[in-house]
Amino acid sequence: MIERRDVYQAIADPTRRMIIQKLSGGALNIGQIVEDSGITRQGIAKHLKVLNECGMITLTQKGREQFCEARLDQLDEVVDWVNESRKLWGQRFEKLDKFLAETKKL
Amino acid sequence: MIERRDVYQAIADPTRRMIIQKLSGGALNIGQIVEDSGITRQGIAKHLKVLNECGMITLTQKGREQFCEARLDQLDEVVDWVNESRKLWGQRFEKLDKFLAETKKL
DNA sequence: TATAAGCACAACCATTTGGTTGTGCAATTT
DNA sequence: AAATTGCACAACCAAATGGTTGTGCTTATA
Repeated sequence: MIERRDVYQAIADPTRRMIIQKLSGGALNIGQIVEDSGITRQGIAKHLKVLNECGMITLTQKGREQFCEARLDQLDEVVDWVNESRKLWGQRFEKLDKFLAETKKL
Repeated sequence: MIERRDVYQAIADPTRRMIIQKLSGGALNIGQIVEDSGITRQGIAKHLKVLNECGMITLTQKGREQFCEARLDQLDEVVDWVNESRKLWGQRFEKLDKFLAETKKL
């Protein structure tokens, strides 16, 4: 298996999506993210490591606290991919139509 | 580990994204999907099983051939989630601003 | 009727994933 | 100075992932 570290991997896990949403409201330290998450601090820390490796968050040390900030720019890539797929889907009969039109002419 | 079968899981793998894009152009059988994929038929078949379980494709048997069609509607959920995150991100200073305004009044 | 095409099913494999507990260090608070 | 807070690091675990090969069945084609 290959370890993939991209946006798609980042948002594939529901816990990580929860973290991203929490951080979208503003920077938080680990303890604040853990609150009401139902997961241990260490579990959250692992997800933060993944999110960091995926480039979805920025970490800043401040005394003994570590602050996490969301970096949402890469989400554009996902939306672009979705739009591309939908575009192809919308055009999927055009090739056939064109072919049929050409055939009719002959 | 828990087996997750949703859109996010479906699009997390690059091979599955490739399959979705191919199918966005129109229905194909397995052999056509395998072409130039660099993966064995059985490998592709596994991905198709996942995509089917995620509700991202529809399978139709026709003689000895199995046709796969993309079902892109669930991609809306992803875009909605991204937009929600971006919205929160845009509003992230509003709460602070409001608080400061209130404080000033006193 | 042979042969080939298209596919399903099973077994196998190494690696990743998503969690846990346990230990210990550095920075604050009391 | 002592206790607490916040975190990092390591080890462990079962299950999932993403691939492979091998076998055999059914449906077309030559």
